[in-house]
Amino acid sequence: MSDWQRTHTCGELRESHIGQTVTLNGWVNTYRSYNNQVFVDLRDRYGVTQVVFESEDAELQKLANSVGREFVLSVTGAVAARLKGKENAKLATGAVELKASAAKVLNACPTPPFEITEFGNELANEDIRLQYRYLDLRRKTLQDTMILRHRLCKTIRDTLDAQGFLEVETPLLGKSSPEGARDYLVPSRVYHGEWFALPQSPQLYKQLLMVAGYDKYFQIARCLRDEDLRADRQPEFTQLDMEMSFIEMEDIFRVIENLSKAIFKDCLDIDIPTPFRRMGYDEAMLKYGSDKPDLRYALEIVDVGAVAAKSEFKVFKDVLASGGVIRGLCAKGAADKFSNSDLKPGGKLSEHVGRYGAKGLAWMKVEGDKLTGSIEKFFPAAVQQELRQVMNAESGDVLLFVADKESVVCDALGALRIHLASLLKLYDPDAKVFNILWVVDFPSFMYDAEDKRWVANHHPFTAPRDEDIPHLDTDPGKVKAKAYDLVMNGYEVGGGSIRIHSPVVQSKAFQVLGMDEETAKSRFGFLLDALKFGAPPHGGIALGIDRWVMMLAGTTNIRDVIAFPKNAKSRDLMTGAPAGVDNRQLKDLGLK
RNA sequence: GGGGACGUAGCUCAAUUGGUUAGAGCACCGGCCUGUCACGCCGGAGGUUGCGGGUUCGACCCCCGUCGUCCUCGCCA
Repeated sequence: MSDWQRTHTCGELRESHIGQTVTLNGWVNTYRSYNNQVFVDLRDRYGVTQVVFESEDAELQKLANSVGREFVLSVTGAVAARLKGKENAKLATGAVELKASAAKVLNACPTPPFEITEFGNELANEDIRLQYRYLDLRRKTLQDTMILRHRLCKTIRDTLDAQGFLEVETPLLGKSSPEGARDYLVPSRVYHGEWFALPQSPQLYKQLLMVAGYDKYFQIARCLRDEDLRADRQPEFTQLDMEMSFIEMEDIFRVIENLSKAIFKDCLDIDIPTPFRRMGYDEAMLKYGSDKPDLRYALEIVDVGAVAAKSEFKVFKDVLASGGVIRGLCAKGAADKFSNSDLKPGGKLSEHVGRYGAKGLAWMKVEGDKLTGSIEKFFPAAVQQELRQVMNAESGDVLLFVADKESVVCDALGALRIHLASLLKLYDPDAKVFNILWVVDFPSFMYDAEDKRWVANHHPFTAPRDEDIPHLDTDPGKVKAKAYDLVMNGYEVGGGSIRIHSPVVQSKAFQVLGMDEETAKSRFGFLLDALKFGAPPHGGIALGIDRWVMMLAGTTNIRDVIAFPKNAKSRDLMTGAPAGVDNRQLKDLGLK
């Protein structure tokens, strides 16, 4: 061992080490200097230890005075108890300090472009932190998140291994399929004009593994989708991809609930209750305007169509006459929180619903036993009474309504519900509260009015509920799928389905989607062939690892849980990718 | 592709709403300090106000364009 190499980490020393001579390696976290006395807080990923330079050795003191923040040091010395009353309770190592007797600058560091400490939560702008990601990753919060992510993946591997699951890798270079998200494409050098596609998920491969008899499969797999980003979406992200044979939905639920229990226990030492609540898609859309409802707070949407029909309000009556719906939210005690100008057209609440295609936000306030507001006059007293009753409204509440076609009402009120919950502080975003549920009974197909065709809601291999199979021929809109989403605090953190393993049902599904035999064959021929060769009943699920870490770490930014993320415009600000390439490379690929 | 917010010192933010020398905290540099720990005190340096144009006697501020960052709608089977 070289004389500068560490014997302990910076998070390790305790009173039991007092008297030992040790060597620490680490970065200068902070630095406090006097004439002949220098305190350095030395940091590594295990913690921080205070080093004291107060030696008779002039060379050593000179070295100590010459270092700056983020210098990399090796320090050797005796572990000593701190002076009485000078212990630092904020440090795990705070009972002791290292009295330096020798030190070596392993590397110097220029003044960093931003401060790496987190005091006051005054972080530098994200773009500069992404540009110097390796510096930002030195922050304790990010290091803790990466450790959490590691723990999550380890728990997954251990738990699934113990249950007999096999981790199998599937190709990154595959075939493009026109369904779903936009593919990232990779040109073939050998076959000019032909392209690989990077996987949006290992979906097809995992089904092939079932055909091959690997009846309990999982993979922590990178997935790539060339779509626009969001705070919780990256072009490359990680899924726990799973598939099982000879199972039904209940088996998937049980495996995932037990896995979730293990994850919360190992990562946060929290016992979460199982089984998870289940909610039908229809109920989720009706009450929460979303297929991923945040149930940390109630604030349910109420359908008031029957009451509104008794009013004289032309806007409402017209919407009902044209087959639309009228639904509303009752914002408890919000009357004095929203001024009339907040509520009027162009105000901050109505603007919020406008984004989702709602033409307006109708409102009334409850004052004592009366309703007030510009549309109050269209509601006879008895109807007002009824409205208050169905919306469970009391004095001081604000009633908010959107009238439109159902999809617009769901989107608008679903978004307004989330917005109100945040404004009215209906939940504590920082509390370690986890509301988890299964959303089930998704429609198999959604009608695309523009293209005048049915499209698969999940994917074309999702099995219909057994009792709905007859509807495939007659009324595809009625068919519910054996599909399920796992929802946590309003985020979709998983989703999957039981797959079709019957060629007859599969070809009916393709028929509904308007895909003829030939098209289906050219797109998924290898899978359809495989399914013929003795495919077992099978199904699976994928959990969004990044979003799980977000939830566990308490962040809403996916970039906080990925070591080297892209920015919101899909650029890597550190490497500069994507970037141009040499003409030579293009020539090899037949692109020039 | 659309909408919104933002862009001022290395970093985080001010600048009395168009007024003359653009400030503060942190960081940095120098000095003082023998128990600090987000050390403290004194001093210093640091600016083409993202970039380009326009309006004006005068622009960080208003207008147009452009670039960048974040959020969002579309998109994400």
